[in-house]
Amino acid sequence: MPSRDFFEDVYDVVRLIPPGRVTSYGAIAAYLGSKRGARMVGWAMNNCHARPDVPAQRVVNRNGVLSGKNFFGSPERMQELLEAEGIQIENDQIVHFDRCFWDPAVELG
DNA sequence: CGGGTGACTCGGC
DNA sequence: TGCCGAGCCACCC
Repeated sequence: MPSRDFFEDVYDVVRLIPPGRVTSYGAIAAYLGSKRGARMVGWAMNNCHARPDVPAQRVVNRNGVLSGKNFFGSPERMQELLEAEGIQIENDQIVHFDRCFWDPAVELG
């Protein structure tokens, strides 16, 4: 059930990510039907500044690296937000990423 | 209307 | 084992 905009679809999924969990751009893209649309998801997140209720910190790349940390208020903001949710981060990378991973295709469908 | 862009991903060397 | 190149699609200028 696609929304009016691709962006809103992305935001809807991101908002459903439980605290303490994370997912990847590719996982969201795959859930929305665009297997190779990870870049679009990332770009949608670039506009997340217009959506304060979107926990963008819970979206990382497939390696669990905080690739988008530089787009937050400060480069350390993303890590702080994730650590506040109980996620361990080391060298800009999520520890036990596979354990915290939240796949929308599995959890939602 | 066409081209450039991007917080990605995969496959090949 | 790690880097490089190509594919991908929606949006802005």
